[in-house]
Amino acid sequence: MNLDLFDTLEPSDNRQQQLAQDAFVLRGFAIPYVPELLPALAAIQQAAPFRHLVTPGGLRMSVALTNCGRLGWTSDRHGYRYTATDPDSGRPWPAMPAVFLRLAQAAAAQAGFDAFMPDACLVNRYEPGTKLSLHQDKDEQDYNAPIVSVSLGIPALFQFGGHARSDKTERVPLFHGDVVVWGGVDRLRYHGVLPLKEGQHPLLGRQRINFTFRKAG
DNA sequence: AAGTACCA
DNA sequence: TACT
Repeated sequence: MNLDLFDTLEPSDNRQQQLAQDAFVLRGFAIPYVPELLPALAAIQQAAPFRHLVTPGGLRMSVALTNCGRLGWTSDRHGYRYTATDPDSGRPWPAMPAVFLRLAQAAAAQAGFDAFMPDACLVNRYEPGTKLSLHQDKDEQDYNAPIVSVSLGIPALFQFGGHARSDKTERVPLFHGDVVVWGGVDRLRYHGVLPLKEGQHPLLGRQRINFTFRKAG
């Protein structure tokens, strides 16, 4: 018997879970959108393929990413920033599909953030073994808008920490269709994703796809 | 430093 | 904690 946290957890019937004052997990919230999300994702990655970026420290990120929307998050040796064009192609990032915007706005409203107007959607692709170290989202122009994070595919353990990197983190399992929304007093909390466990998802195979919606500009 | 190595 |  070798039961870890995942083995003991199922996609929850609790539709909404409060993580902190202004942070919520909306269980299965994205499920009704999935039939439209996946074809839209296929078009995005055709126009702007997933790629591995390098951090300002010069190290390769294990997670592969692309973007849609007016602005896209990128990183290189010189730092993190949002750009209007894909550095790999020189073309604008693919437009944000209407279904992406609808989902992001509905999730934000459900968590109490009205009139969310994201102009950036970072698309992260996790394969088993990949991770995203604890970090803050602080490359955006204003911190009033929340962050909306959509999970698809195989499950992950999300870490939600405090305002200092060394603060204790809460581990939250995220399953296909779950949406996490944080803003307000929790907007700058550290967060990350632990190394992905092996898995297979009926629609997405051996990967987890995450959409992170932000107001960057 | 959105990353890793190393230590206690 | 240190650090390219």
